Amino acid sequence: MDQLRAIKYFVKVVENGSFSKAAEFFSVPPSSLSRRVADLEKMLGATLLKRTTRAVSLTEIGKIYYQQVSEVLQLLAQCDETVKNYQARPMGVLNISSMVGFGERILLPLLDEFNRLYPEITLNVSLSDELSTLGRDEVDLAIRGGYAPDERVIAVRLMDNYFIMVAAPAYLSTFGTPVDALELKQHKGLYFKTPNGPIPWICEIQGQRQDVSAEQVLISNNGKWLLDKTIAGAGILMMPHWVLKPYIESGELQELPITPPLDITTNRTLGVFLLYQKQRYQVPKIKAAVDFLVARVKGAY
Amino acid sequence: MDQLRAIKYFVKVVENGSFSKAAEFFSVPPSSLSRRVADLEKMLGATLLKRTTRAVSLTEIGKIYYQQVSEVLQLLAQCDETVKNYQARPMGVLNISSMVGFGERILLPLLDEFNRLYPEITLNVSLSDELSTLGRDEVDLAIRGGYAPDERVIAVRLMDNYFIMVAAPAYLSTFGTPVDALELKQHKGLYFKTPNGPIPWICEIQGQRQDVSAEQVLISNNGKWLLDKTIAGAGILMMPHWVLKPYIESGELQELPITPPLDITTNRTLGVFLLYQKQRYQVPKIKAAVDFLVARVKGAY
DNA sequence: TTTTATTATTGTCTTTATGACAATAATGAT
DNA sequence: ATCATTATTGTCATAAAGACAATAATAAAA
Repeated sequence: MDQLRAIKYFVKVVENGSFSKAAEFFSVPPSSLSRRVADLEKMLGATLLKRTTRAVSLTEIGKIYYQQVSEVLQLLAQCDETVKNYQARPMGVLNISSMVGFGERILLPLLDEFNRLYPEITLNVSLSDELSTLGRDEVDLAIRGGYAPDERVIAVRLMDNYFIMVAAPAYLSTFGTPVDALELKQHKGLYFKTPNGPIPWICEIQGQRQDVSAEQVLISNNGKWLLDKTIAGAGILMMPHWVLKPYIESGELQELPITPPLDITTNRTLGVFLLYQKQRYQVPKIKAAVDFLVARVKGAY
Repeated sequence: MDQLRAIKYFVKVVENGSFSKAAEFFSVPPSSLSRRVADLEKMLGATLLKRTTRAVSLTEIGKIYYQQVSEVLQLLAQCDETVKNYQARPMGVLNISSMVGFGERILLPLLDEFNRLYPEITLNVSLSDELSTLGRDEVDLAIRGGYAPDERVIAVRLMDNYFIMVAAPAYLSTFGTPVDALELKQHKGLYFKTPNGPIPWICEIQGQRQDVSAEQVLISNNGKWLLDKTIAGAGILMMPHWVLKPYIESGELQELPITPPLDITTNRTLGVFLLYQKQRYQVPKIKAAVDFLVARVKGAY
């Protein structure tokens, strides 16, 4: 009996509360997990799980065993990783999670060069704006617009992330160019749908914070679509400067210097951060990727 | 790949310095260990062992991995044992190592009853006079005439172990009955071969320790043979009282009260001890065996 | 220096353990 | 009462491990 495999199955069943869900993780049918866990229970001479066809829960001794072997699995994974990162050569699967906009525009184009430099690293890149933590097994590096302070996580500021407002020349010819913040209310606005909803346009007028958001003509989490519509003259758009910079330089969009400026456009603390676990920096593939991204992105945008 | 099995093979190879010796432990051919360890090295992407056909040694990273996974194996064994001894019912294999004389005459006859009381315990009994420690995986209980003090080991004094001298009536009729210790030198002696060699006959005469050993006509580590020869009149024998008691009661042998008495016969600190690891007493099979042997032996001889 | 005995590895085949698939039984939701 | 989902079990196929023998390397002995 492969006890280690059985224990891994057992632990995953407990964490998911389900043989079926755990089986998905291992890409095997639930019957495989059922059998291996049963083998484990037989070897130990104890019942670890209480099961109906609808629910799985731990027995008293199962709780104890689960806690203990979880620690063993973690320890063993660390042993293996110690050996693996003892290598000089970066190798293996590198899991990167990046917010969508940054991924599409900046990260992915860089990764061709990274692949050439490190052919033995297999890249597994997920683009998502969902808030996630590095604690999950499957993420080695995360790139996010913010982060929760955590002493175990290093947050490297890759670049600034301040916002600016733009509109197409055609739009401005038709509807006029807003200069005063209060004028924005008479205009049309396109809004990016963040995990926290569309960002309202707030500024301080005569000592009072005021919402001067334009009429919401479009809301979407698809940045490219919003951009296309803005270029087509649908309205005013506020987005990070590094997204809009190429279109301003090409003349397709025009930056709007608003007075007084919106709060978010004056917030210079916002940034794009590269997140990874401090203790894993010594892992060759992690170090290679961190050093590469810092060298290519930090200071370049 | 069964990583746990591979790690166990690896650890045992390191501990034995040899694939062949380690293979004996697992009762598989060395090729099995060779393959599994090679699998492990491949999975880790590192060479753990340096091997010639004559010697095996650890690489630098192999030393690190060995130390780490040894701890993992121990932790896992403890996890398993926690579950196993959570049972109310004593079960599983119980390994007992006893000195030969005690085993044959006292222990083995008792174990029939023990088997009836605890049918789910499988007894694995080794009789040996070799000095051994409880640290070895395979010994749960040891019965010895002495022990090295160890805070982790409990030593229960099962009974006294003082020595007496005996001879057959036929021998005494022919050669006379020795009363004075110095007379022993003119007699014939049979000696048990302990791990430290035959025990010399020492006593204190006029303030001086003197060896009054009789002529060595027979030396063996086979107690029964020595007894048979003594009963047949071959000479004088000194052995533990509990060995000789039945023969004295039957009249086949006669106790010899020597003056001054030999040092070893006056040493009342000697005993037969039941040794086990303190923390394992809660394991049901260990507790059942300890309680049983103490109840049956302590005070009965 | 040569020969020998022992040990680790590798080739090849057999056995055992695990997974794959389907059927069954149980159960919580509808 | 019915249905959909999940865990278990029967059965078969596949993969992994061991068994056995041959080979190569090496340290010890002659």
